Amino acid sequence: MGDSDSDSSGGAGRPARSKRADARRNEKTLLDAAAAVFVESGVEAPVRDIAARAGVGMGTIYRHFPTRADLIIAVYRHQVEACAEAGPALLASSETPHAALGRWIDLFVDFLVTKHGLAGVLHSDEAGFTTLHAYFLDRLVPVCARLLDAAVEAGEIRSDLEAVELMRGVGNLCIGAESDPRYDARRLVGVLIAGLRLPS
Amino acid sequence: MGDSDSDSSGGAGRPARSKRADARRNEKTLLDAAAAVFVESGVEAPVRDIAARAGVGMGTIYRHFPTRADLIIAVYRHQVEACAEAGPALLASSETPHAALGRWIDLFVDFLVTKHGLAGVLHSDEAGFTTLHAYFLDRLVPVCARLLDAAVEAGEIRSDLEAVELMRGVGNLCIGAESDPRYDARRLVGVLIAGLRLPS
DNA sequence: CAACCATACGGAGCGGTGTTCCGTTTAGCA
DNA sequence: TGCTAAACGGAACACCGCTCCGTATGGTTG
Repeated sequence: MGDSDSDSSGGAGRPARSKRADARRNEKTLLDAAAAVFVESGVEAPVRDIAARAGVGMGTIYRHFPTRADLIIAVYRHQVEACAEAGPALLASSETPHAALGRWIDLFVDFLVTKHGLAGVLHSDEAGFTTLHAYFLDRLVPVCARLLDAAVEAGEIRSDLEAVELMRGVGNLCIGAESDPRYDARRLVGVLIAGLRLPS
Repeated sequence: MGDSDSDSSGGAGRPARSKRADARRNEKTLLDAAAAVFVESGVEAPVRDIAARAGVGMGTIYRHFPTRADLIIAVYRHQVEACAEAGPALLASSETPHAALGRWIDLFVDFLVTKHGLAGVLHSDEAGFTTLHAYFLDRLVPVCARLLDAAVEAGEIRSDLEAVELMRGVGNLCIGAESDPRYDARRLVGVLIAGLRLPS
């Protein structure tokens, strides 16, 4: 399932060269084109547009990325990874676990709301997007869970909420945030996180 | 714009009979068929399915309900109306405004999560759904605003959140709730409402 | 009762999108 | 240089929303 890492190692020998040179070039081209189109027209842009932008045919795009989810994952993998890695760091550097949780969620929200339509597509259970959903969950839920646990142990927040549920809720709150200036997802997420606090 | 009330008056003379008998029959048939299909396949079911279920052609359905939004509104109008009317009643009968707000939101959430995909379509800015969005907002936001104001005046909650924003957030939290048993929208909405409270 | 026509109906057809399939091209190797 | 597996391109198919227009019919009028 999608190991489209660009393997841009400067290191020693190439282990098991599998792809042809033009294929790799096209993959890179497609990634760039997709990123550009996603910014311009959102992640739901027609596949044809991306293919056209990259100057390749339909077949090529589908061979490299069988589903749109694979393409989206490949484009944003770095940022998701960065977000995941920021979790432990925040936990270590913040005053309280709840503060760390808040900051980490802010990071996640910032990522989501700046990707046109990504939040909206995240939950969509259309065939293929399950992969996307699963990737985000696999990568980020454990991080969230650690922050959550820490806050629970510190007695700061209620303990009856799973990380999956929280992540899902935050993701949902971000839907449509970029297309409506009257809706401030960040603030609402803030309210949600505040709602986790135990009455002291 | 869509006065599809069934005018089922038992009263005196018929004021300006406008539609042909078969047209009215079809409208009723379509409403029933749509309701049934919505339950079975969600509100995003293909228009053709609804037409087929009702035993009419595509033209007929589009003449009666120019956009899918009109159809959805017509099907759920009664329930939305009931929800809207429950607002003031709850405010009068509950101990505190915040409690009333919570209960009213619960009503709204119950309505949303039992309609397959309705929440998801509510925010969709595809052409036509603006009407749906507008209807829900027009009808429910004022009710929410009154509850919110009352709670603010009572000093129970923060005052920097608009009713539109809250409604939108709650609606978003309900997206996909019906298709995933691991996600309890009601609980998350509860957390959100709890987050409104001022630290006391 | 018959003729008429505005109203309503039905569904073929158009435009757009996702996805597949296969004939053609080409990179990489001997 | 010649060969073959890998990769490419885009035509073609399936599905969906929506429109348009020829046909059928309810209701009214003479």
